[in-house]
Amino acid sequence: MTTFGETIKQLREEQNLPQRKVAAYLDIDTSLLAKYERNVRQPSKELIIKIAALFKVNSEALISEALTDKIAYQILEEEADSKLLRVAENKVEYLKKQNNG
Amino acid sequence: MTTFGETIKQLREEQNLPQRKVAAYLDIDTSLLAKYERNVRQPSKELIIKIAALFKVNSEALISEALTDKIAYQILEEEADSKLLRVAENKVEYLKKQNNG
DNA sequence: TACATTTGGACAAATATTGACCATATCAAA
DNA sequence: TTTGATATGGTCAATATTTGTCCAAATGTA
Repeated sequence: MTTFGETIKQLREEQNLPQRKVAAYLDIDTSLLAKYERNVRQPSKELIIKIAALFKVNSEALISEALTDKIAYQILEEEADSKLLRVAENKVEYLKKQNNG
Repeated sequence: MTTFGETIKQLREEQNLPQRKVAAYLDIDTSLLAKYERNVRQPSKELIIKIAALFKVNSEALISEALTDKIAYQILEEEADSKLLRVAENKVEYLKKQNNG
């Protein structure tokens, strides 16, 4: 299990690149990249796609990882029970049906 | 399975109260209450507690229902697979351990 | 030490969300 | 069908949240 930040940090280190280089490629400040790597900030979908392209990984997977991060942090923030996510899963299906039928 | 909005609407109708009365008690506009009932707006935690008190239901349960709603809508919004919520659940536990250990 | 890399904090800018207001729609009884 | 009450919808300013920049401080490394 890894977070979005850990993932992109790992990808960067596999290539032996400093934040400076990756940040330059992405056209952002190094301190911002550092924040992404520690999940202090969440990059836009567009930037995630750029990151995926840079490291040649599947962009959808990276987007999903960012989304699961975001939701996990919400649960932590609210100090809620993670089992609520099972309720949420059922609710998604319920709402889908409601929208269609 | 019910959404937060459906729940509070149901509670209101069980008491045969018009939105006008409930909104007055909560000190909000009726159109705002109508939006809560259709999940067009999300009430603050403070207001949820007021609502729980009014209908004499457990406020934590109502807060949880609002949270699962919010997450479910996020998944729908992103057109993501609801199974991602299982990943998120694991991630919560992972992050908890990371914060402690 | 000197230099590169990474992190932290404060704050303005950009985004997103909410609530108020008012018009319109729906409904029920007379 | 009119009347009056109830509920919904749309717009927009106010509020709240999130982001990105800037710069300082810390960490690492030769």
